[in-house]
Amino acid sequence: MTMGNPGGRRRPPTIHDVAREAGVSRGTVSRVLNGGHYVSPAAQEAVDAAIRKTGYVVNRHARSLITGRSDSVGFLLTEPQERFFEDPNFNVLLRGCTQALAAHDVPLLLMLAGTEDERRRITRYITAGHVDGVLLVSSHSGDPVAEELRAAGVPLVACGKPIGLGSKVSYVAADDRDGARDMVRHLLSLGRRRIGVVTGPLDTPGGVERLAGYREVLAEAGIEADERLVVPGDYSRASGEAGAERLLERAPDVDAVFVASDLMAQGVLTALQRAGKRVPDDIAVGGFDDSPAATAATPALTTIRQPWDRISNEMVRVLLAQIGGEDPAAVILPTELVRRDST
Amino acid sequence: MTMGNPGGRRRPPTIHDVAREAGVSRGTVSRVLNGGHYVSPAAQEAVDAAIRKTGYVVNRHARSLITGRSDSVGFLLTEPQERFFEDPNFNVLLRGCTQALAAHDVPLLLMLAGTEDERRRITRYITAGHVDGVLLVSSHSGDPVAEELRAAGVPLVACGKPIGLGSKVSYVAADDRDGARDMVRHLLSLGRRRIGVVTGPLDTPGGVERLAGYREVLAEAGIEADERLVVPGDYSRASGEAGAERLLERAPDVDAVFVASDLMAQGVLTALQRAGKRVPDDIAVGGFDDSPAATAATPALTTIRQPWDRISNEMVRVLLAQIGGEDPAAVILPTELVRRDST
DNA sequence: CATGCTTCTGTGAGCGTTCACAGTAGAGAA
DNA sequence: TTCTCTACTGTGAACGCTCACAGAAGCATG
Repeated sequence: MTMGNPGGRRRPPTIHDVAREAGVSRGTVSRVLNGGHYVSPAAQEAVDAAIRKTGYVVNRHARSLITGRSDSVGFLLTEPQERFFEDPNFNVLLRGCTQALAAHDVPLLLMLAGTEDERRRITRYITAGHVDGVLLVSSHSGDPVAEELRAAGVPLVACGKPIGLGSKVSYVAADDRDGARDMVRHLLSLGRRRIGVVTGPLDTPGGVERLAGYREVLAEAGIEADERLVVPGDYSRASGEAGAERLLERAPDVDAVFVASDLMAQGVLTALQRAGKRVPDDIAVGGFDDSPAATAATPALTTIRQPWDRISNEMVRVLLAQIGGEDPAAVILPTELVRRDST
Repeated sequence: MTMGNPGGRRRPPTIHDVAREAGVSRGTVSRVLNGGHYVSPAAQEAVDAAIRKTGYVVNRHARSLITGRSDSVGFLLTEPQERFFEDPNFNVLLRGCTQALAAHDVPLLLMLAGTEDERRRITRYITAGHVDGVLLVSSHSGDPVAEELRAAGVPLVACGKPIGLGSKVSYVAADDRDGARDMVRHLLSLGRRRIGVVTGPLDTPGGVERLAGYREVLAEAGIEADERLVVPGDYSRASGEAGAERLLERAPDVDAVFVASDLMAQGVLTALQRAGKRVPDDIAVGGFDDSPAATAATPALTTIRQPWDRISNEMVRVLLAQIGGEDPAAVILPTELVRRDST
């Protein structure tokens, strides 16, 4: 007769229970659990059956205590949380990483380092070995947390090429420069010649690269650079709106704009509409990101799709490899032009 | 001479090292770590100093192994991930929960139960005790994961009143009905009498309650219910657009619309603009959520703000209380009318 | 002086797992 | 036969912590 444990949760079965049930030793069960080398088919089968019967699930705490690994990784977001949390790409990335990790049975711990206090706590938590590695989202340069983690030898994979960190840190990024090139070439192919740009923040690699791609293509097309056509933005909708106004004021003959993010492009569209410009007839507008904002905009935005699903998969792959002892690696993934109604 | 551990991460200090450094026993250090009862001021101080000096951080795995607690909680999203991941409120909620938990030094594990496979793995993971409790986001009715967790006695707090689960599960929700009442009263106060509604999905409590609030206020104002003014939606932008078209078709004299979400309200605005209706002159539009979509819309949306920061705080508070042995609780928080340009 | 109570401290056991090691059995080679 | 090698299995010792318990010291009370 089973007594159970009325009023509380039952004590879960241990490796010991499984061993007894299967008629083998703890060691054999453990071997089955960890890859099954040096176990006889008979034992293998008996243990499998016993696990199913008892509903055994390994106690990760006990395992971690002895292996020194935690078999979990952190997803760390430092600094300007608002920007990221409002960015739909961030969602896709977070979801992709979570799922890719889940496929490897690795839990993801979400860590937000907003305040100085949180920063300190998280750094201690990580360097104390409570996670085996970190997926890092922190576009801005010279991140002290990232630097500290790198110095402590914590496996680290950044999303986007990190500025300021040594070359020893892994990262996965879309090919921003090439994406920008594609877009500007596309605008050129439509016959546009006075092509403006609203840049991203220039303390981020993405911002820098996208601007560089723009400049490259114009140069290779033999079009003289005109700095009046270059206005700065910070990826926010508001800065797109302001940028477009400034652009129209400085270069009224502009016939196309490459905007370094879809969110900014939404702002650009608003400003152009207010100024009485028709899109794409008077001015063609190209975005970057292929975020939901791109399809929601009117007209729907032509944009550059970043392969976020592949980015998250690669981040996880590289991180797990690094945890497994491999060297840091940089992965750059191709982008894709998505043509809609704004060009 | 310190040998260190060249080529690898150093073994972190243990409670033993701290004890030796402070000249006390492990037990005393442990007591200091866990609240400091029954420790002399002198010992307290010595241990504190030793912790600072050695940089000691407790090994949570070892602790969990013996206490049976994991001192972490899961943030579980079941089912229609797209809907939530595109919902800005979800971000705010996730962030709020993460930060509230961080304040208690409790890590958050992000769990996405999309596929059947993931569902099973997550359920096992949780019931095996790898988290102490679960923050649940799953508006739809009859969630099998939630039911299983509840049956297993896992502390659980849902966001929004769950349908289908017994009354034994805690939840935190905004007062949807009262918010809807406020909005409709506001529209009445502007002199509108032909007030339509685009509802949320009616298999969710939020959808049901918001509609109920609408009906209540009209009834108490002595306005006869007109079912032509009620059109269904599913919180998506597209359904707002379709809903507005349908509404105009069925009741051309409509002079206000209460839309059960801002995202849908954006769609409504688009459709109204296309139909040549001026907002708010011809038709006033009220949203719900106060999401970024509300300020981004033109005209900016009058809407009902849900106190997401308080909701996440309360969810965490209730969950931790429940983990600590308290009974399940329901918390309902007041909403707030935010007036902008669409009414 | 004995007794009790409170406050504080150290000690040993044990949480559930992995790992190193020792040991067994059977096959094949000398 | 005897030895070696391979394939497999069991055992004790950790991992770092908490918890129960025993005991010491100080102080008031009988």
